Amino acid sequence: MPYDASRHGPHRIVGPGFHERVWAVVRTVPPGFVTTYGDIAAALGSKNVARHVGYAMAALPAGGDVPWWRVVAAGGKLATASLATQRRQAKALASEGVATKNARVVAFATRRFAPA
DNA sequence: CGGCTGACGACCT
DNA sequence: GAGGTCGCCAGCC
Repeated sequence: MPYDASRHGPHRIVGPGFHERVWAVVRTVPPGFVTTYGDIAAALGSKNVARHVGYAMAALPAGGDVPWWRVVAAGGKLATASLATQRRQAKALASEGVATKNARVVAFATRRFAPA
């Protein structure tokens, strides 16, 4: 029960096409850097929709041009849907020079990229 | 058109 | 440190 529709506020942040907006932001993350769900949400107008950013990633079409592996959770944690995906992410990051350790980006603070 | 399903994050016991 | 609460809502069936 993560969402109670009876609680809708008048100030809506997300809307139709939200997923595509998320993907567009992800595409701005340069190789060798990572960003977080929260940073993406903030770039789109509200930190409160970080969760929805996660939904957008889960809905990401396979074989697209979105560098999803550069998206990590707060604090540099790797928080993907499955272990297999997480392993793929760590590998993809390593291939562009981003080390991970125990599902964490090493030196996250210096690897972090904040989208505009 | 109703119901279901989610890669989050800050804060509080 | 390990749980629980609460804010948030599009896309797909």
